[in-house]
Amino acid sequence: MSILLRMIPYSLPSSDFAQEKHSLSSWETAVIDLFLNAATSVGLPKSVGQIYGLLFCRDEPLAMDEIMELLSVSKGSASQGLRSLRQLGAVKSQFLPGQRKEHFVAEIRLRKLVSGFLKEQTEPHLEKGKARLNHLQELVDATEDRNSAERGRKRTNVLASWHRQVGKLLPLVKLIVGKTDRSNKR
Amino acid sequence: MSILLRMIPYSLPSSDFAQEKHSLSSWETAVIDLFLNAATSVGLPKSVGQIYGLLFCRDEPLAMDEIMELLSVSKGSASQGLRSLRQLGAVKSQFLPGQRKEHFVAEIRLRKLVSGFLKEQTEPHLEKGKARLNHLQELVDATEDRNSAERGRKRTNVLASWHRQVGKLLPLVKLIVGKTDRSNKR
DNA sequence: CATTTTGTTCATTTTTTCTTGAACAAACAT
DNA sequence: ATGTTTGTTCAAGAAAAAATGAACAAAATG
Repeated sequence: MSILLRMIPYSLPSSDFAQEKHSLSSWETAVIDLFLNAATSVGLPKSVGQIYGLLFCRDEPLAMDEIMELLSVSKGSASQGLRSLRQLGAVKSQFLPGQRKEHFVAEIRLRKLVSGFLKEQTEPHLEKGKARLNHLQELVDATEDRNSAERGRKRTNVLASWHRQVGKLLPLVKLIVGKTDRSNKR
Repeated sequence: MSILLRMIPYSLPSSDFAQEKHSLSSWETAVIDLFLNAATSVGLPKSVGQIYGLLFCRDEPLAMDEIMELLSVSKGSASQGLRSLRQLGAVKSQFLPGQRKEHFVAEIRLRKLVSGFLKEQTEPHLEKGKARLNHLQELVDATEDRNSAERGRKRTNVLASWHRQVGKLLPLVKLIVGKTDRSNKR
């Protein structure tokens, strides 16, 4: 078996000879650009959007060097971008038999994408928010001026209420997107 | 009446003599910093967060020059920041009798803040998304390669489905935040 | 174990975004 | 009208964020 595998050169992939592995079709370019915009609009670097967009277009898993070439991005961007995407749960790496390189595919279930994004990007903020509220409480309790302290108490209460409401909202968002997501069975 | 008003110097406000109009208490600084962080985390400039934070702390409407001084930000930042906040529905200007300058107060109903943010920051993206989907459809229809075209069709469908789902989600978010927002009667 | 392949890290450069302040405009007052 | 107050705009500078690529590490190969 190892002999057999060794006989297949890496540069001549067996079955997908007609596959456009080294160029993007025009609709793919458009999709990549769409994700580029979507990414920056939610505060992610554009390379992250591009990489996801490319993988979203393709059926076959891609290796990092293919991504670099197709998108003309640097090694560093590709590596870091893929790391971010993995953390968000937006790409998975898939092992191809006989291939050394790691290959990547896009997660296309909206529910997974949304919940990954929320978990990575907003839950940490909520956590820090809780800490900040406590700190705030202390500062208010330590204020001399009675009027200011009273005002501070009111505002702290408002913030605490907001915090609770947003905390309740996030699980609901996941739930709702999940409910209507037809593709959430593997 | 004009005589009466002219007799009250601007620099000596009548009732609020003990008010710390020209300095921030420590809890206020903390709140401002909290909003600074919140703002940047949703992609708004930090000055916008600071300005909102300051107004959030105060009961009395503030004029632009007071904001500039308390936060040590430039005229330009103050002006543009207030414009953004107005567009988001996060501050309202309030006219004070006998005062020339425009004064500002913060909107503190979460429902209003969220819906303003969604309307200004995400609805436009959804709109553009619709246009992009149409463009994409054309590109796919124009692709020669049958395999690529077929793949393009599948992906376009996925994107269309996502678009629908997010479209349904946004109104629900507003609704949910509204439902539980105790402060949404004026 | 020397070599090649693959992937990560991080200092530097590039790009993008934000802030500043001076020039301008509009409204008001005298 | 003339000067003053108030607010906006925008070119230039400052700051922040992202991309690059060379140096490094880790793993597999022969």
